[in-house]
Amino acid sequence: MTPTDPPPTQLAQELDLLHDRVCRAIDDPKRLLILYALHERPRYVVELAEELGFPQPTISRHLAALLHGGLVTKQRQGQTVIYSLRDARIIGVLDTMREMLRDLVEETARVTSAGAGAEERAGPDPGA
Amino acid sequence: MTPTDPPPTQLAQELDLLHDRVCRAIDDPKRLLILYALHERPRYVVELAEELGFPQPTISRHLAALLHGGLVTKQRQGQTVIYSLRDARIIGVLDTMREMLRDLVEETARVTSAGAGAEERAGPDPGA
DNA sequence: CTGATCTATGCGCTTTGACGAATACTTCAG
DNA sequence: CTGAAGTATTCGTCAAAGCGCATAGATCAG
Repeated sequence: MTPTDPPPTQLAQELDLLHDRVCRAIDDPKRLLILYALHERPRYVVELAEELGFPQPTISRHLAALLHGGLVTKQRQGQTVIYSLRDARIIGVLDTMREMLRDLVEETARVTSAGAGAEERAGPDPGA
Repeated sequence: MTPTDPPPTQLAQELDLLHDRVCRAIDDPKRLLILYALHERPRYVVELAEELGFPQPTISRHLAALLHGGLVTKQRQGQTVIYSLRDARIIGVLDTMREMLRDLVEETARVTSAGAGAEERAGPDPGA
């Protein structure tokens, strides 16, 4: 049944943790938006809610998720709570992903317009 | 960049797409494992299923998700289908995240052991 | 203390996504 | 054609996650 070896590798465990913290944290468009907003400058909850156009409870919950992932930092200041980007590397990560996506769409377009053949490389619907 | 304005921004749209493709693709521990396996060398479905210890349909489904995200490539070879990492940058991205997580845990440990004070910076349960 | 402001949380609802099991599809050998 | 090996997909089920709404909690002015 298990010719090689079962998953409970050390890598598997680390990736489990990575998923639970970081991957889940960035798996939401609104949270990505929040991260980029905080990259400009720290903000408090209502500020984010107004600028992004989402209700305050929604923002609070998303911030909680980002906090859980260690991507942002809290800091009370009077009645407001200032959230800041904790580790700017996450922006670099996201920017790299955006580049990858950009390149992917480019190449897909190239292949698509050329001899329309097999679609072995995913299909970015030009929809949105 | 557009510091402050309603959501339907161009950035928001791009992040929507980024989320739908890449973020979702990496939002699963098994898929992370698959990506690292494919980083070693291309493999076919059953190979991955046996090495990782998951049923073949599960692997196929996850591969479909990765394909949708443009992270892997398909290539039929007889009756088998070889999957390869399409863009190695994703590994760099994941490794960066792992580093961030490592640093986070470190600092958290430092702060925790020191004067146990506020917990504004997420809480990596040392559990696992 | 009281009210105002800002933030977090509880609840019910709905959607999404992963899984196991079974099965259809594809390709090739004979 | 027939069977076998490899892969993809369908179906039903279940748990997780986001949202709106209302509300509880925290903080400060007066």
